Amino acid sequence: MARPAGIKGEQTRQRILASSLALFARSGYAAVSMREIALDVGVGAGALYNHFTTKQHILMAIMEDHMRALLSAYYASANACQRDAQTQLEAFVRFHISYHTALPNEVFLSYMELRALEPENFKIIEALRRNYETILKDILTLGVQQRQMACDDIHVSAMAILAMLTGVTSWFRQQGRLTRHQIENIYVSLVMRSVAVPMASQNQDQNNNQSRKIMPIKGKQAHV
Amino acid sequence: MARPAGIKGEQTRQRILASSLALFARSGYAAVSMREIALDVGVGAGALYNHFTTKQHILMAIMEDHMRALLSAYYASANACQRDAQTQLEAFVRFHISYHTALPNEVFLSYMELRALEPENFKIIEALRRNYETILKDILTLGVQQRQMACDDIHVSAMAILAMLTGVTSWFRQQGRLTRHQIENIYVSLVMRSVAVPMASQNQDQNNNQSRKIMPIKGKQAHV
Amino acid sequence: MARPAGIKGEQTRQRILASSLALFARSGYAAVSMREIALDVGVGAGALYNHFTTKQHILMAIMEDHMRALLSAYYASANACQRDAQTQLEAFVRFHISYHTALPNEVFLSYMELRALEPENFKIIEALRRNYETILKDILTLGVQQRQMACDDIHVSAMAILAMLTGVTSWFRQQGRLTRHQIENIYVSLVMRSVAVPMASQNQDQNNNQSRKIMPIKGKQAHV
Amino acid sequence: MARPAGIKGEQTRQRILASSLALFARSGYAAVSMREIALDVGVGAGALYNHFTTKQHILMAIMEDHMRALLSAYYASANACQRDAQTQLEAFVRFHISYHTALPNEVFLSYMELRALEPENFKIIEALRRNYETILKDILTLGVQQRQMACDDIHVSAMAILAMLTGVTSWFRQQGRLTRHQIENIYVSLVMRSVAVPMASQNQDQNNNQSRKIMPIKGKQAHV
DNA sequence: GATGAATGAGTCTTCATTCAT
DNA sequence: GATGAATGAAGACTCATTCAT
Repeated sequence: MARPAGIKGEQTRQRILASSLALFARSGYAAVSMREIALDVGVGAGALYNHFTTKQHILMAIMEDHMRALLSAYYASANACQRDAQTQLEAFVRFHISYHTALPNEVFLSYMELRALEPENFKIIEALRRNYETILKDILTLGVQQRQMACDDIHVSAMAILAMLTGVTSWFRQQGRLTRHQIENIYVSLVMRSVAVPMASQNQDQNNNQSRKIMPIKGKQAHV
Repeated sequence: MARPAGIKGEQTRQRILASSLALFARSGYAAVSMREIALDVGVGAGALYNHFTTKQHILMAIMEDHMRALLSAYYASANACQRDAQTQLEAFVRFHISYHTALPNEVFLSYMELRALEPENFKIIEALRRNYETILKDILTLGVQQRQMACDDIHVSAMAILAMLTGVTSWFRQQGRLTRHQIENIYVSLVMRSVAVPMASQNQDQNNNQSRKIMPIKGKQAHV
Repeated sequence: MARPAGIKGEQTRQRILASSLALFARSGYAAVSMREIALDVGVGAGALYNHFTTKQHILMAIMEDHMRALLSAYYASANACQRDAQTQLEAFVRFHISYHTALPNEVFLSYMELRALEPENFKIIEALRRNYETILKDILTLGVQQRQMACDDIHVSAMAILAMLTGVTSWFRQQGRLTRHQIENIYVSLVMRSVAVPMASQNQDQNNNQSRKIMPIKGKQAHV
Repeated sequence: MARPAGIKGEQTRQRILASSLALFARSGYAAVSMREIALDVGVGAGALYNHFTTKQHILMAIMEDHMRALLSAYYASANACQRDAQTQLEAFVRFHISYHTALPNEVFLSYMELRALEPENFKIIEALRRNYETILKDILTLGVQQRQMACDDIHVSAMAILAMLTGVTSWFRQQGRLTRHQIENIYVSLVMRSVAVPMASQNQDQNNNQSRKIMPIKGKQAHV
């Protein structure tokens, strides 16, 4: 009678988050009712308010958890501490694809329902999102400095690459034709080439190891 | 005798579509009420039903109009009848960016609110969407046949490129730092490189004019 | 160009009445919309208001027309001028059944939608209805005076008989098992017997032909 | 510990049924709004939906409850186990009048709003209604077998008698000129006579074929 | 911590009716 | 006499949220 106080509550809280995530991702925040969530959790509608003060609060919890987890995961990944810009970029692409295909609902929601956030909450999530974008921008900046990459516009390129990478979640299916790893390779290839230094400018000093990793094609990544 | 019967009706219909588009794009289909639309149009809520039988019907009209207009516009563009795959691809990128930045709301809505469509309507829009995707896939396929492009997986590449290109609408602002033309150039560069044939395989038969145009390589990225 | 003014209008008016009658009878006054009526008539909704100022007005027109026609038809029927109460009653039964099965919608509506009438209109229709009920009451009164009928309570008996007779419209179908004439016969029989003079009280002055006809049951009417 | 959970809910449910019954009976199902019901119950309109999923559902609950209660009450009444057809018929008439004048709203509603039932619900109520009609038909059939009654057509007679009996609710008022018991007597008399065996044919026996089947009265059906 | 009944504003949609054309 | 677009109130029903139990 005494013990598991708080335990059950936490479990319910997690179930609410899980159900809400799935429902919000499927139908959109505005189109999901508290009753639907409660039904999915297997609880009365009123019970939700023991754990979240507001529907908005549920959304915010999901998004903030996701963004913080994403950043933590990136920094936790060994990849993050590479020196070389190309290595970093490949690692970033692999990390992004892998993380996003593993948690497609969280990702989708965090892109789609920004507009459903109240201004205050929006600011918070936006800041976290910018932190993540900055990671890529920094890689590109470094790559350009290192003359490993060519980039017409760091910001635009970063946005374009992120859109491309994130887009994978909109069609990726766990049981699809391609494995997650194959997809990673394809995207690595697409991205690396998209910021590749045109031949002329890299001629001597780039025929080395990494290039073999990322390049699906031949050995001579002249185009990288 | 010259009675404007039907004129006023058509005007209202167009105003409903315009208001709905803006509101749906800003807040999402589910979050916009018929009253809001009516208010924006400057009409009583009931009057909407003289022109559309259903809220869903408004959404469908917007999406279908957009998809059909998009396809028509592409086929109408001189670009569509190019022979050369690289020329076609560049034309496609420019067309896509230009069209999508010109009509960001339509584009955004047609991506975002697919889930708000009733199954029957979803099928129709999906079919139109696939038509458009096929255009790009055909270009890539041709490019690979012509040995002008390298593509690990046509489908994935097409989806990735489209996601990248369409993503532009999520941050592009008319009055932003870059002109639409500059952005086009950046994306052309990103896309062309992302499917570029690695050096070795093109060195003999591809060192000609076009390659210089499309290829980011060398120093002559005039178009970038 | 000049002539048929008023002709077309009258036709439309009649079509409105006919459609309304059918729809009101099927679904009830409150459940039928002006648009439904207009659709059935084949006219825009607004056009109805050229002929009737109000939905209520349509209902009233139908009911009043019906009640007046009913009374006219009864008085016009030769039957109404019989002297003999039994003959009159039989005639009344036949008239009622025949008229009511011929116009089931009018009858049904005039019973069912009394409550839909605004007070003023209700009074008018009620008065007409009472006129009709009075016909039957007068016959029963005469029959009792003439010692051809036995009636515990004229009013109650009249209401009971009318309910019975009118009830036929609720199940009668033109193509049913029984012809209208057969049904008339059955009801004549039921009604005549229901007000028949019990044997004992008529044996002196009533032992004539008719009495035998109407008399049901011996002396065992303890319960009567 | 003795927590009255569910008590309040059940009370509200009953109040909704009672209010709806009164309002539907007075104005008709289609003419009564959920708001009116809620107002009468003394509750917000939304609260109705905690107890009934639909307006139709309220109507159905009233009707089904009524029909089942009617059947139960009949079978529960001692009258139902009489052997003698005449006794049964009298008992049936008294039961019907008594039950129907006691619950005029339920009865009225169950007759009037059949058309407001959705097809599925209609079937259910119709079946229950037929059960009840069958009771009377069985009595008449037995009466004819026992040569206590004469009936031209069992079905038509049963419908006619039920219409007559039920009609009482349309004019009966608790405080009227006649007591319920007096009315019962009048109707018993009317009904018993309406199916009485004609005198002549019952002392000797019916000396011709048709007369037994269809023709009530002797040979002299001049009036038939 | 959970329930279930309640609220009051809000949902999409339909209503009877009006009126310029 | 008819149309079709409009109105404003009302329709059934759902919403996020509250609170006594």
